[in-house]
Amino acid sequence: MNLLIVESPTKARTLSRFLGKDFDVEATTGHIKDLPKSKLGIDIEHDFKPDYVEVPKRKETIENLLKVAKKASKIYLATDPDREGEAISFHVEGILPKGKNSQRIVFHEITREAVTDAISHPRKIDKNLVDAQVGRRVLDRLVGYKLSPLLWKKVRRGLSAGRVQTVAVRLITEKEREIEKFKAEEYWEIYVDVKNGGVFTVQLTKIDDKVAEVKNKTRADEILVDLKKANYKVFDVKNRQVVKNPYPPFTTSTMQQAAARVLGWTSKKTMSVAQSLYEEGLITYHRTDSLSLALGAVDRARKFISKEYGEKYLPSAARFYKTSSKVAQEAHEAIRPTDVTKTSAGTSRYEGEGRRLYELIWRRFVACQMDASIFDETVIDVEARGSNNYLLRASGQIMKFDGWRKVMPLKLDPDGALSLPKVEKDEELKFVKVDGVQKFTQPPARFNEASLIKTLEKLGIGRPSTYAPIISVIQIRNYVEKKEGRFYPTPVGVAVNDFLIEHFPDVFDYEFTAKMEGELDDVANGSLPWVKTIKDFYNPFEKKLKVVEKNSKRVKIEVEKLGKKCPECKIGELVIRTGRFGKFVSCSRFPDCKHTERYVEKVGMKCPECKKGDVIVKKTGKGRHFFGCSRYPDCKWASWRSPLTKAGTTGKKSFDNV
DNA sequence: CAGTGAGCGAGCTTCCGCTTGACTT
Repeated sequence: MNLLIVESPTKARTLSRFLGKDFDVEATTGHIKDLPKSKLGIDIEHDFKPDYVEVPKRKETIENLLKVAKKASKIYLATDPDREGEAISFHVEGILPKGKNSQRIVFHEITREAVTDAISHPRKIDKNLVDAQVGRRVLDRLVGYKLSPLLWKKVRRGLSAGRVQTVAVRLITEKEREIEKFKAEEYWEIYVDVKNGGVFTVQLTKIDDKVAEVKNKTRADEILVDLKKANYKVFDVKNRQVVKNPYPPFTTSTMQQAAARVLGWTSKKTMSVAQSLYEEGLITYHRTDSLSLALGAVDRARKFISKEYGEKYLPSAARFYKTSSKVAQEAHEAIRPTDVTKTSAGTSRYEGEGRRLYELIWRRFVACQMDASIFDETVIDVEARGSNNYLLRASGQIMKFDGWRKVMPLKLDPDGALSLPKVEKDEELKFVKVDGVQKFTQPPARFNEASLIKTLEKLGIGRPSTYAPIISVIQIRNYVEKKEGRFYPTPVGVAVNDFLIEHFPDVFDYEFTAKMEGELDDVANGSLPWVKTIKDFYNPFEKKLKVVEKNSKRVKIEVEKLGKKCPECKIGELVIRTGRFGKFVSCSRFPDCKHTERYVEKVGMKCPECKKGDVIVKKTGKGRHFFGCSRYPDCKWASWRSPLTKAGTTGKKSFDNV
């Protein structure tokens, strides 16, 4: 009997169908060894020797692996073909009985050909790649387990800092500062309706060959008066064809962004539904940064497109996509349906929701192998001669061939505002009317889950398997809160951020992870020992740590004043503070006055049980939202789901679990 | 899930990345 070991149990099941009776396929379900949770687990004095121990939760998995390994004649370590996967194989090798030989194999797609080819090309474990994982792991542990206790001492117990989470909070905090600093500026847009046969609208772009800047009403009025009596003619007409290629297939990050935009889902929700689609064999693996596609899948997609939509929707050659990300590990394929002919599918756990996500994935994949859509673009420049010489412009696009838009339809303006009448150069135009529209420059938008993930990915920070957990942890720590889908930093978040950025600017620099990855690449190709990368980082870091520990004062967390006197001491003022369990109200004179009140966020309806109290939003110690009655403990009604939504639906008012 | 902040100082909190937990009320 041959034994083949992978990471994912679902993958194990699929492979065991390919490989037949001679193969026993087992899964590690992720890492089986890691640093211990309750202590640092790094011997700093002795070249940072890490203490990798068996993961307590994987005790049964490890016992099972050992059991089947004893019976196996050949053992193939087939964990994912990346840094973490290499480490997992190394750890499996480490638990095998002495004298048991094993071989490392890798494949990037779950097809029979890829796997059988891999089996015929085994190799040894790549110790350099394992070392790169060790370097990554040790660095993250040092940053996290050295700085978090510093925060407990200097800010508050239970807080945390990390290479990834702290940067996420930093992004949100700095965005808020940009918004605070932002001053809206007035400007005016000026539109003229002109007529040849049909009426169309042109917008003022230039005045006497300079970009038109209209900053206030006085200036706008001057121009309006002048434009009313000006003479209009067509200055130039440009027609060109615009070819729009489809989007690449989904990765974890782009799938989460699309599901947020189109379905309004959180990353966590998307991943949960994707997991069930994956487990039921409907899609390929859902934690990936790769854009590559199995050749067979592309072939089947091309056949499907040609049969279903016709030859003219099929490009002459298959489309292949390459990731632009330098940190991508490309251990898997892009996310795609496993069977392109299945145009819709739900799962037993997520019937409707599974269907919606599946269709999103299906469309994106089919579109990515279809022909470009083609637009006729028209740009009309109109000249107006008054006291000054004005240039005005209209541009429009008309879809000539839908191409991949066949499966991802473009929602046009309902009145078809994109189309323009036919005009010719030098043709005179009649003035119809002129309008000035007052506008103000807009502050930058706060991050939502999608834009935060997109930004982190661009910076190379975090991995497909961690995007959703990052979003969770910064909320559980009460560093940020989400209101109407947008992230706001809390006073605790701001305090922690400013403290860390002041004292450890280099660790939380946006470039830090990119630099780390560069060095880990050198470790992986054998040109740099991992211990050196850690030493170079740790020596100055430790010095700074000691200085800050000794010299810096405890950080004060801003409070929000409610403008009411404390009912107990009648001297202090009520303020909102953020504690371990979220917001609460207390007296500004704490610890002299210990008065506290609950911070109440009303949903806007009465308690369904006692009908007297209000339904309020509450938070568990682990950051999960739930709904309860304001009369607690007199009324013990509580629910995970908002009573505003009907049973069995997930309405907007119901919180997706953080 | 019914708490929170400071300090007293018992014991404890914490990282990132890989993978599914299980009834979720």
